Amino acid sequence: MVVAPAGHCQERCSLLLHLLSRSAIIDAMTATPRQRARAQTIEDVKRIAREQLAREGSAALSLRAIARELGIVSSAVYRYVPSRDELLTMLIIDAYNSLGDAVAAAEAACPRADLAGRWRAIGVAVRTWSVTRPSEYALVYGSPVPGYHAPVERTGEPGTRVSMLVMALLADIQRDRPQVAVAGPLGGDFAVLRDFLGLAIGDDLLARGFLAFSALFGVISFELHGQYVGSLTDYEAHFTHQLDSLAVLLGV
Amino acid sequence: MVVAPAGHCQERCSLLLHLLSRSAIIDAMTATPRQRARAQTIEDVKRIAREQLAREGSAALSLRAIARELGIVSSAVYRYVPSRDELLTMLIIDAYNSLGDAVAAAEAACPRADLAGRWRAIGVAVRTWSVTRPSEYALVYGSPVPGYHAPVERTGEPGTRVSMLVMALLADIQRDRPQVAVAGPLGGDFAVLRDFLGLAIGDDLLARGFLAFSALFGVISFELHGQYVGSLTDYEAHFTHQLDSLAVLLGV
DNA sequence: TCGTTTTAGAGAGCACCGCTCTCGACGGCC
DNA sequence: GGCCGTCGAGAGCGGTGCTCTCTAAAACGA
Repeated sequence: MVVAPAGHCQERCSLLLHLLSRSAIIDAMTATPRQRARAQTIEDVKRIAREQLAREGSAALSLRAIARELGIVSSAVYRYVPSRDELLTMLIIDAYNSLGDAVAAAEAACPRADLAGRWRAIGVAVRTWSVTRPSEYALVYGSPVPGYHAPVERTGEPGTRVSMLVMALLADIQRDRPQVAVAGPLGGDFAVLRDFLGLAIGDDLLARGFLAFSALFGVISFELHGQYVGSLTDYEAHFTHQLDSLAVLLGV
Repeated sequence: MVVAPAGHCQERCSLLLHLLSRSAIIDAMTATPRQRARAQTIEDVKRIAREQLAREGSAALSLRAIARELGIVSSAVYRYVPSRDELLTMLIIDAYNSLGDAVAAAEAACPRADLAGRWRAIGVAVRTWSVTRPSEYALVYGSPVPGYHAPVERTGEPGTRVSMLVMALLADIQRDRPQVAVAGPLGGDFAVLRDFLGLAIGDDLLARGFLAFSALFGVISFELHGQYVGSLTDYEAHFTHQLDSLAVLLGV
């Protein structure tokens, strides 16, 4: 749950931006044909990379194979992508934004007053996105691909969009119930975090929020990484049940 | 939480076996000097592989680099390890067993009647093992290394040792409180699981156990993969707090 | 319209990787 | 002491990421 250096307004702006496709933005802003073709080729590289990722996993992602599939010699692909690691970083950022878009849209469709519905919408949207794109989920929530961790200064903001939605939900939950302060070693972290977010969330609820958030992705990770194989068969039912348990934990 | 095809007795036997080092077993059983040297070299290969894993991550694990470090030519290492994937599988099995040993030892040190203490011991042992061996944690609980998933028929049993300890704990918890049945889509999976384990654990408690287990690893994964960077600083305090929250969820 | 500049792509090449094959040599075993 | 199994060396195959240089074409400015 990385905290974004952005407030609500910026959050909404970036959401609107991401609803448009990236190439459409470039088309509108700069019209030179070369730049359009270049942006299109970069999109092609990323699309083929995502297909390779889904087929064979992150370690098998090969710029030479992408070049072959593009009908280009291997060195030419470096005109569009600086390096393999940089391509992975781009894919990670795209994946974070794709997840953020999906979750934000699902959550926005709920009435603001329906706190339980918003939590459930967030959870279901995260899982739906994850099971339909397991390779991209592994990219962002699995172990860092080669031993390199994506540069946090670039993946940070897109990586916080889901957690920001949860934080806003926590603030709305807090309004409906009395403040309960927990005295403990977490007080310091949580006070800083509360000031930073500008949201009124008590320590107890904040801790519950972190647990619910972590458990949400823990259940999905176990499902996708095969940790439930042999003991569960109906993953969706299990997930829904646990999501409701976490709603109880959050008090909605 | 994969279920092992083994009962309690086998569980205990394999535990005892793993308490001895692998090479010690081979020394005792077959004394021919060649086999001893061979076993020692295999151990060396795995040790260097673990060091490389910790230094540069799983993708950078290279048999040629291992050979260089061992002072032999690259092809010679194939006398001891069939392939890179096979080496990874061996490391995964070792990691599962190492974690299983650590957690079992910590849990066994608690009085049987101290249910909360046993849960806490399991959780703390898992986290302690994980933060001291982040690369091995990523190997088994991160995304599958290259796109290849470890063969479940070989990693299955060692991978269940922690979950079996949790299951035994759940059964002990169940004895202290009334059976509460949940009617739901999980009933089928849980009934099969209960029959298989031979443990009396109600559906409700079983579901809570799965959630606590998943959340435990979810929190650790987020900590190790940098998902808390920017919002938490005292990871250990946070983990301990959430572990206690999960104890409440389990009713201990 | 024409010359200049920018840019995409080709090709060769370097160092590394996993893995396979053959061959010589050394050490344990009868 | 001779035999045979094993171990290590070496060459080699196809693959990878990445860099360099060069050519040709496209876009741009006068």
